[in-house]
Amino acid sequence: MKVLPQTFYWDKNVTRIAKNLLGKVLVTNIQGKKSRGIIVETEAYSYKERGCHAYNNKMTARNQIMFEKGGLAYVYLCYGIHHLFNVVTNGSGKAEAVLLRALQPVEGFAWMTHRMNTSSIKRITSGPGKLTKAMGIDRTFNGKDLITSEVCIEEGMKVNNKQIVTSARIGIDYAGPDAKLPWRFYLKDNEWISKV
DNA sequence: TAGAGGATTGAT
DNA sequence: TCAATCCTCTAC
Repeated sequence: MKVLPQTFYWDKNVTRIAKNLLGKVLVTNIQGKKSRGIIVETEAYSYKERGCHAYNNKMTARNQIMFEKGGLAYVYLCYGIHHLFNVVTNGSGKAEAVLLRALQPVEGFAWMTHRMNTSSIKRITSGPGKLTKAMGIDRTFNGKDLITSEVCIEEGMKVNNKQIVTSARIGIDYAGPDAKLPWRFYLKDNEWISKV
């Protein structure tokens, strides 16, 4: 399977990338343990709106990766417990990213169930905090590039617009009116998307 | 330097 | 409905 080129992430329209990522395949290869999952749910974030860590171009120690050129991983800890995995997009200085919220596992079931401490593969990657754990992603992945490192994204299945459902993003009520932006995208009728 | 809160999850 | 749990940011 072909790895997406860095130019894929340089699109200036972050919501278009969020949609384009649906059907693509997230791959981790950690100490020889290969895991792969089709991306079935994403959310877009931009410095232009309040839901984003880098709102108003505010750079901090945590979010500085978002200001880099597209094609890097932005991983951070949420609620002190969960690692969330984002893909940095756009050019340098334009802080935008796509959060991966759910995967459909296709390879590495044994590693995933082991990491999740369960025997069932069901709903094992249906949520942003769960998919990082199942794939073995943690904060040490912050800033890694998505072309040559242990984590990358490959071309996957074709998705047409009719299969894509759009909705408001989850868990950012504090963002005021921006919380209502239709920037969450997922595959219609897919059983692997996160619980709402 | 202390205090508040968060792009979540799973158990109660 | 709520606790877990700790890093990050803000205010003092």
